[in-house]
Amino acid sequence: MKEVLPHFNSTFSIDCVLFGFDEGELKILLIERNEEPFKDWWALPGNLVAMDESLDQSAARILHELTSLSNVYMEQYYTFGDVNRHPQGRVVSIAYYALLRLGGDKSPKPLSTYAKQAHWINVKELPKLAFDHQQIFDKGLEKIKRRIKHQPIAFELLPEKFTLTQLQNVYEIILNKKLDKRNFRKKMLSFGVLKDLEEKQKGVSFRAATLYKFDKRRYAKLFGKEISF
Amino acid sequence: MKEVLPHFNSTFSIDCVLFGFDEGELKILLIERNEEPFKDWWALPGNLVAMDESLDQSAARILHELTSLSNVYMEQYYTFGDVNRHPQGRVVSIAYYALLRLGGDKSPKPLSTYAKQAHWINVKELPKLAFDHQQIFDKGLEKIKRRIKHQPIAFELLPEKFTLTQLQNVYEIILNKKLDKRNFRKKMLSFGVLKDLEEKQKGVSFRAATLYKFDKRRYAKLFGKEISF
DNA sequence: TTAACATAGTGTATTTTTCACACTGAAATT
DNA sequence: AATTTCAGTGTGAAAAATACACTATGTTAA
Repeated sequence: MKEVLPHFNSTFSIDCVLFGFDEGELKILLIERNEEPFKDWWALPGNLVAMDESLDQSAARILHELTSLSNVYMEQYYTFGDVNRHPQGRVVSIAYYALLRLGGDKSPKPLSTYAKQAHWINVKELPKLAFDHQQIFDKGLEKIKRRIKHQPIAFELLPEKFTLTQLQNVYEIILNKKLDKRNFRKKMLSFGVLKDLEEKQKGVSFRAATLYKFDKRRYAKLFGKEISF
Repeated sequence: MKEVLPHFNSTFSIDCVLFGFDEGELKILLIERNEEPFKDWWALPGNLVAMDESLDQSAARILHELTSLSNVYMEQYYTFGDVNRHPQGRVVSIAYYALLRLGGDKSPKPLSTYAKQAHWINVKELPKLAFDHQQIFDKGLEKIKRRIKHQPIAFELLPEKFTLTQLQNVYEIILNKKLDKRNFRKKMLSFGVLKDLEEKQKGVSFRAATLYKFDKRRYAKLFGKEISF
């Protein structure tokens, strides 16, 4: 039987794909490992699950350690358990993705021992990843592609106040295709879950667009009805 | 720290919701436990994952031990990891569902030690379940409800040759609503993934219906296009 | 043999949704 | 005042979804 990892009496871990949206780019947070195995490789942030924390708590902790953020939209999406996915033992990893608003100085924390650095990296320019993390990322991206079609998750990537163009941008980048502006607006507004803030964008060097916010109350009242793109 | 279970050096398990369809009813396989904790309770079939098997293999093994079946449609759908979900220690459980064709003598095997008996039970008449198995079942049912709308999984619950009425039945029971016969047939046939076998149902005491089979080749050629109900 | 029964199988009209498509308007910059 | 940049808007055509009820065929039992 294989050697079990030290430190925790536990053989399962969490890996997180932290998605962030900034200036029209979809990025994820990667760390550069400072420990074997895969020392100096880029990897998804992750950690062993402590004995006294639930999976959700563990994922939230990892996110918090890196970004100091709490109350972020996170979702468990798959568990990876191939026998040899970790070279030092049997580690089953439960994958989560998170969606968060970048911009401003949401830079990740300096990391003590287990990573040299952490950076937001455009999903179109990912380096080679440690372990089976490429596979974990792929499945996570696929997941949000499916989910954005039916669930109001795009708003999690935007600031509270956003323009319709920014919203369309999120859809276009995640779905990886151009959408028609008029049709997008018509459909999006028809769901009745956006609140017109009667307020304009600021600091742009052209005509300012109207700001909207996502109205959770109204969304909750839709019940069965589904958003669909 | 809590005591870890004996027998396996592993603290994760698989639980399976085995769905079967028979005579218009959706059923799952439940076992009556023969061991503490929850001795004499009904539970989902499950087991600890061995160190040398992947999660998928483990799920397939559990299914096989109960039904002698292999090559069944199974899918991992969620991992349950609350700290206290198992009274004797920290056990994270990865949930799978399977879809299989009942009818004939697909009765579950006699079980040696860990269960007294196993039965197919209508999902509308479930007893109280051990552990957090009600929650695991609920999420599994929810999952196939979503999935049947876009993926060709209904066929997994039917014999190879089936009538359109039987197929409609599967949809109605899983989606839990009546569908219009003419619209259902029109739409289903329009996907072009059913092969008319030019053959009639046998042994019925009324006009026999045409038999169809699901044509995987044609489905594969649809690529992006999605089935949608 | 025929009447009763049970389910198979079929078409159309209406409404709703999707899709394709291009210009004018407002604000800022030079 | 001219230029630039993006905001914002409507219509017609095609496709898809929905609502709806009768005839056809085979079996069974009188």
